[in-house]
Amino acid sequence: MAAPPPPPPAPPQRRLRIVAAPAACEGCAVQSRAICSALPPEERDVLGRMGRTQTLARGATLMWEGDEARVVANVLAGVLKLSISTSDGREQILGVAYPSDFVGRPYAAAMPYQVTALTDARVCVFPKAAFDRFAREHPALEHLLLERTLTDLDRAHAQLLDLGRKSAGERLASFLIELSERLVQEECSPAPMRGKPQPLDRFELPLDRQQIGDLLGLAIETVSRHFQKMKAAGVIELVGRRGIHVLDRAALRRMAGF
Amino acid sequence: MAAPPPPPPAPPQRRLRIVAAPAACEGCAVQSRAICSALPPEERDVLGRMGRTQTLARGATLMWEGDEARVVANVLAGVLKLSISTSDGREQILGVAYPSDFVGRPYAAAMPYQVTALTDARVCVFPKAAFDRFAREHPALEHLLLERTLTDLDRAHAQLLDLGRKSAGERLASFLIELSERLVQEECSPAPMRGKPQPLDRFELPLDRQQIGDLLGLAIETVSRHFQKMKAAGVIELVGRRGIHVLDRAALRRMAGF
DNA sequence: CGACTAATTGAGTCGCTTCAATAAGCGTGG
DNA sequence: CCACGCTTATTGAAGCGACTCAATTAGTCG
Repeated sequence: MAAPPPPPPAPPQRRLRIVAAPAACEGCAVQSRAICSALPPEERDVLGRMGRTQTLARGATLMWEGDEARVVANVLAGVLKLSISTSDGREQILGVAYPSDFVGRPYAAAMPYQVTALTDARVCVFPKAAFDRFAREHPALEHLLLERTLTDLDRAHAQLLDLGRKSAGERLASFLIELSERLVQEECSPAPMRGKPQPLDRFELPLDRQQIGDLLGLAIETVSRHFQKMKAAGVIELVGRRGIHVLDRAALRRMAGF
Repeated sequence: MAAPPPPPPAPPQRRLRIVAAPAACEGCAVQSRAICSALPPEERDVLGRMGRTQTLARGATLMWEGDEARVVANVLAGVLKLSISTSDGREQILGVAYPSDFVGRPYAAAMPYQVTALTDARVCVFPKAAFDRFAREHPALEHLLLERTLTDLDRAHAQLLDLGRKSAGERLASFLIELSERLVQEECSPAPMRGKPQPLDRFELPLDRQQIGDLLGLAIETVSRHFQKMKAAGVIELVGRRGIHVLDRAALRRMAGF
């Protein structure tokens, strides 16, 4: 499906802005949902003192694939993408990180993927060496990290099925369903939601068409064509460039092949 | 790429044979490499007493996708596949497990994937509830489990690039390289190898053509055609149905797009 | 209200799949 | 050891889905 070698221009990544400030955990917007929540307050503050808040402009890269892994981070605000590329520039987006998500690769020397801001973002960055040491000494933290990693693995597995065995239309439907279900938790930030996690019927795509293509292994035109097809079928409505309105969730599910 | 609905016959999985015996860790072929190695001998034996050895005939399924997750296991001998499927029967192989690998999904209620023996195999099975409890109380075990899960995630990410952005020929080349590098460690079982892990130039495929297709998201004919193409190019030699002889590893690497 | 960027739409091509035989492996029993 | 029969792999022909290239249209921001 992918054409062997479409030589790409060097990615025009913007440079990241560092607006560091001593991390204060009190008042942290994600303290109840980030991995830090595994720790008792005093321990959490010890970890917090190791970190610093950093601001990322849209398009800025926080970690580079193949680089020495120097840091790990919690996402405080905004949306980031994790991605890897072939040497000739084809890119695959591995996943998207939202506030309270953890990014980076503990216990490895090199970063296996790149982390880039899709929107302006804020992250809480920890030096990896210190974080690794701290984590090894705090089983509760490692446990939560393990749970998260297992969930990430489950998600990667689901995406493998999408990319390996599903058609473009099915991938797009899966993507919209997954997104609408995940965005709920991110929207009502600190508020513990009452009732079951109701998927959103109206939301904004954190990705543009090209990025959706990079996530689903499709060309931008294919993404566009299938969006139009869904719209024509009355399954979704397209609101401007980024807006999605799910009109018929059952049909969307059916299209996703579950 | 995948045709939307090729209705499949019910998978003719053979039933598994249970030849349980009280697990004795002493003499265990994988004790130095399995997750149990994270524990001191006494603790390891406590865990060992929770487990039982089970024999799987080729084709037998140890865990079913969607079923309640009742067990986790260490692979003692043989090769297993992890896979998920769409409701209409298209299958994606997520990965392959060798001796000393851990399979199963700790801390979740349902199995996210299916585990099936590709060859006759032996596994050391633990009741999941007891294993989860034990793991939570043994940080050293959880740490190793975390490291393994992170490695699995790295591998899944690499496969996402393969499926999303690489051509059939590139996927097949990646597959052969990965396999030849991973088999080394499995071959010289308990012996700590001297020197750097030299990839194997001659080896047997643990998968048939169909399974390679299910792993790489390709049709069986495509797998076959590209094998023939590589053979014609003098990059590999095909020895019977399962044998591979890598003649030009550099070329193979080049074909894989790294 | 422009001017730029992102998204859509159209036409044509190509790689992979599908369907259909044919050939090769491999285990079995004579 | 070889012939038989089943399974697995290979090869061929044809079709289709997704890709590429090329305009055109729609959004967004100054």
